[in-house]
Amino acid sequence: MSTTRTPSGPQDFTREGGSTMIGARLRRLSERIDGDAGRIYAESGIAFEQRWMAPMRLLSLHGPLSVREIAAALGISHASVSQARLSLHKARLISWTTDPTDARSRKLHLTASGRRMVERLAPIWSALMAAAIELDAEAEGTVAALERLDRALQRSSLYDRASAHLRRQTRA
Amino acid sequence: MSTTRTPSGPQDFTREGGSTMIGARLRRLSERIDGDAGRIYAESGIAFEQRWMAPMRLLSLHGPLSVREIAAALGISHASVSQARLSLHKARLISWTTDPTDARSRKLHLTASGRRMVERLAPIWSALMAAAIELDAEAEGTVAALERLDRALQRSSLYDRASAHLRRQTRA
DNA sequence: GGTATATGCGTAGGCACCTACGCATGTCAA
DNA sequence: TTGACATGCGTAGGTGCCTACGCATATACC
Repeated sequence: MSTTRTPSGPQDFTREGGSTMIGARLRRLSERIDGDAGRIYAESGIAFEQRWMAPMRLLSLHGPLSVREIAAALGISHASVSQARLSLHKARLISWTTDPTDARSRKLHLTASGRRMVERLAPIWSALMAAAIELDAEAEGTVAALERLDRALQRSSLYDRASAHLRRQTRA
Repeated sequence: MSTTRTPSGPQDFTREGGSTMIGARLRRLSERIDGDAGRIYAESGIAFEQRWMAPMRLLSLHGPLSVREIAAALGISHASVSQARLSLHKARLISWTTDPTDARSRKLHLTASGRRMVERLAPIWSALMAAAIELDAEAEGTVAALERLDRALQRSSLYDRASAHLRRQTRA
């Protein structure tokens, strides 16, 4: 490090800045974890996108499911599921049929190849699960902390909170 | 919700899947927080990218700084800083000079317009900071939990942990 | 039956980062 | 001085989501 090193240090600076501090750290940790998982697949010689894991697991346990159902189960937007659907289809891991009760809806299911992939990935997923549990324990409750954050945001979003503070400032 | 609702429920499913469970939640929370912050700027009629906040604050406190120094201070890649630099420049918020002691390096600084923007945004940043602190308290230690996770990952990455579990499986 | 509203989901563009690669410059050792 | 290695950073492509928009279909109500 050069002599022009910031006085507060790299970690200390991310401690400042409010929402950036939380949002940025969340994102960076997420990128790190996604990257690590991706490396496990790559090392095993398997062309696999990390974002495929949750929908594939869900379909193997509970399929067939519609885009909306998958989105709801995973807590993500239907648009994300729709986009993942295309890449999963291209990889021949899923296919779909039109829902006979609703022409707007499609029921996604694993292909035979998709089911084989799920079986092939079972040891890797099991290892990733074990690693995550170990990590959670070592970090003393990451998942619980994220749930508490989630609930706090549901009670009142960062937007609502910041808006309230801004109004208070305006009035002071 | 339709009758084909997954038996384990949306929140329950993200509880499964190991690294996905942590990585995906981190990302989603990060998106939510970034989105909320973006809304505050937009509502104030200010065209501002959330990713500009940290570098601009840093430059206002400690500038001028090189791409590498900013990256180190913020804990992100130089490539990210380099990319943000272009958009910040386009918005006339920063400019740079070549470092006289190292021809490869450029020293970024806020423009006059950038300094005015920092002043203009001070109340918003202050509100976002207050909101984040409130959120952290209400969620009972988000930042502390993220730090513990960060340290746990530094001790041993998810990749290393999962690899070890895979080797254990292979031997069992 | 007709109209207004709700719902499912595809598509486009965007976000804030990442890694990989490569060029230019700086440093160090022989 | 020269060659090997390190460092700064630009560029490209990619990640896994997001929101906005819009079309088609379903539902509710009069």
